[in-house]
Formats: sequence, C-alpha cells, structure tokens
Amino acid sequence: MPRRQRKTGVREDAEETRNTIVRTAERLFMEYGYRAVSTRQIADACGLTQPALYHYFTDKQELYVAVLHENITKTQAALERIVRRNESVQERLRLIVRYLLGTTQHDIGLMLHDIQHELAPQVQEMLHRLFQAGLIAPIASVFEDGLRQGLLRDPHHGGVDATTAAYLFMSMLSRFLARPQYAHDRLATLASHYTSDGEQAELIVNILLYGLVRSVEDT
Amino acid sequence: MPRRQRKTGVREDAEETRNTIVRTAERLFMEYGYRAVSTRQIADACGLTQPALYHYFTDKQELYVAVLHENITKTQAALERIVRRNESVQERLRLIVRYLLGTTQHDIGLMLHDIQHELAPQVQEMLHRLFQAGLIAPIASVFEDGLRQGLLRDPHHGGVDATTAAYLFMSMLSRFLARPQYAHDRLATLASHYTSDGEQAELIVNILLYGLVRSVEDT
DNA sequence: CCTACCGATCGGTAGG
DNA sequence: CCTACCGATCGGTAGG
Repeated sequence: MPRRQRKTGVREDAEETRNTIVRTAERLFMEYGYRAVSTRQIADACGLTQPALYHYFTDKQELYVAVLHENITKTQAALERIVRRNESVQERLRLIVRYLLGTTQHDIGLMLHDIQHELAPQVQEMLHRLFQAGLIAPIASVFEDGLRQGLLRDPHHGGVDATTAAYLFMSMLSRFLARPQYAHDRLATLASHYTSDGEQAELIVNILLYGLVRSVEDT
Repeated sequence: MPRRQRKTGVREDAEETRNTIVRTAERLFMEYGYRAVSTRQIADACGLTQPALYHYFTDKQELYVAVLHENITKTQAALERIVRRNESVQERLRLIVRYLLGTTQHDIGLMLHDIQHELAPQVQEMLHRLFQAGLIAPIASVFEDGLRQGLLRDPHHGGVDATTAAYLFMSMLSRFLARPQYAHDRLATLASHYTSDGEQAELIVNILLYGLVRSVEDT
C-alpha cells in the first residue's frame, strides 16, 4: 500500500520540518533575541522560503511561543527528575547547575526581556507562568527542602524564601553564560579558569551556599 | 551686546538639546534594548524630528556609544568614591549595591547583549573595555582588599578571584532589576518583600558573603 | 532644526 | 511548499 506509506511519510516529513523550524528558531532566538531574528533568517537556516513558515505557525510570535514551550517543558522534566532524586540539597543543586550549564544555552535575562517587551500581554502572562512552573518552581522546591531541614537560613535569620533563592540561583547561572568572550581578553572568565561544567557547578553552588567569606574551619 | 548673548544662548541650547537626547536615549535603550528603540522614538520623546538627531550624532550607534559612555563614566566616579572610603569590605559592598540599585536602571545583561550583538566590532571592543574599567574593576578592587585581608576564600580554598567575584556580584544585582512585575503575581519578589534599597543591599551582600547555609553561630 | 524622500528590510498575504 | 507582492517601518540623506 504505497499510498498509505506515502501519506505517513508526508505527515512525518511535515512533522520533521516543523521540528527543524523550532530547533533552528530556538538557537537563533536564544542567541540574538526575538526582534533581532527575522523570519527570513529562520527560513534560510532551514532551507525554506520565508512564507513556508506560515504553513506551520500563524505568525512569528506563535513560533516563539512554541520554542519556549518546548524548551521549558523539556527543562522542567529534567529538573523534576533531579529534584526527586534521593540526594542532599547541595548535590541536587549541583546536578541542576550541571544540567543547565550543559544543555541549554538559556540566557534567562534575554528570554525574560523578550517575554516582557516583545510579546502581546496575554502571551506574556502565559509564558511567565510557564517560566515560573517549569524553571523556578522545581529549583525553589529544593531550597524549600533545605529550609525544612534547617540547613538554610530562613528569611528571619538573614536568609530568603525559597522562590527568591531560586531567582538568585538562576541569575548566578545566566551571567556565566552571557559572559563576553574576546580572544584578546586578558581578564579572567570562569569558563577559562574552571574548565568543566562539573567544576563550575561545584563552585557556583558552594558560593551560594557558603558564601565568599573564609570560615573558621578553613585552613 | 545682544548678538554675543544670542550666540552663547544658541550654543547652550544646542548643548542642552544634546543632553536631552542622550538622557532620553539612555532611558529608552536601557529599558528596551538598542534594536527595539527607533531613532524616531527618541526624537519624538525629545520633541524633535528624526533627522534632527543627525545634527548631533553621525548615526544611531554613535548615540548609543555616547549614552553608555556617560552612564559608565558617571557610575565609575561614584564607585571609585565608595571604594576609597575608609570602611570595611562588607560595608563598601553594601554601599555599592545601594548606589547601583538606587540610581541606574542598569540591566547589565541587556547592555552586554547589545554590545556583543548589535554593534560594530571596533565599538564592541571599546565598550567592553569601558565596562571592565568602569564597573568591574572598581568592584573587583574591593574583593581584592577582602582577599588580601584574608577575609575571603582565595581560589584555592573554594573561593574565586576578585574579577570573577565582581561579575557574580553584578549578576546578582541585575536579576533583581529585571524581575518581572505582574499585578496578579502571587509569587514573591524581592522588591515587594524587602522594600528599601538599603534592606535589599544588606541582603544581597550577606548572601554573597556568608551564603544561604545556616551557620553554627545562628540561633 | 525642518520637509521630503531614499533603499532596505520587516512581518505577513494571495494564489497556486 | 513556491513566486510574487503588500504596507509599514527602519536608518540615513538631500537640501534648505
């Protein structure tokens, strides 16, 4: 039954093309921002003409929403797997950092800026909720554990609530990623000093948990 | 001598107009980013026509450079005054946070993104140096003091070098500023919890220095 | 500092 | 999935 196969093949091709568009758009949007990436750039990078995009997405904004939805949903699944692991708060935070540094190119700041300034208000709200539920909430739940265990300072003893800790945590990560890289740069960058993702994860988590001040136990 | 006065007046008016343009452009560029702000928007907000801008600046990029140059130079002067004060490392960091939260709307992430992606390579390099010298270096010098005094962990004992500390410090600040604000937002934001700049400054510096983990001295 | 205008590029549509 | 094309807007220029 060649017709049936053909039909399936076409349907699969169409789905594959859609995936190609989303992946390509993700790479471009995350690097340059929503406005700076034209629909023609995306189409060219996919080997399509620009109007072809409008077969899969009603407009540029819908494509952007699809990109963020897939990105955040995937990240959420990974974070929730880590959060449920039977590990200490410290270790789970390290695993989260390693995952986020390793896989996504998330410039969270750029993403939030685009959500707030380039999209329609309804979409803004929806993506903000997605961001909260997919990225902030899983991370906050680890800090929540730390607070319950008495490991972390509560807000009345110089600490912060779990959600604020999660924001702070994310902000420390995104700066690592957005660090400028010049060949002639004589100034230190973490990427050059602490080579592996694992070492960077260790470092970020240690600073957030224990701070920069030398403690009495240190030699 | 009315002619002399008129001449001076014209010169002063021209300078004043230039300043108006720079201040207006600063506000818009820092909020929406380089590409999202059109030269017509800037001109309108100044009560001018768009071509009038080109009497004061050769192109949009030069206006952006002027904005960043004035902004960073002003900030640098303030930071260096704080750095030279006869105060502890902790207190000077607190003063820096308070200054940066209070005066500039710096979304450092947006600024660095624009520098890296929207401008010509030569200008990129120049602004990157300005950023390093004007913002990173003064802050790093305080961390340098902390390292010399043995207050802070050095890189061999779980700490970081002074420049990395300065980047981390800035990244923790910029997230505070770029936090999304929705009226219906049920989730905690630092801005709502810790009202004054002073309290926020205290909090950020304490976390960066002492970490989130409860220490033995805490009750 | 204005009016008038330019070439380029944008997101999106028509029609097949 | 293509060609052809649209109105709008962009940064910048001419000429006064």
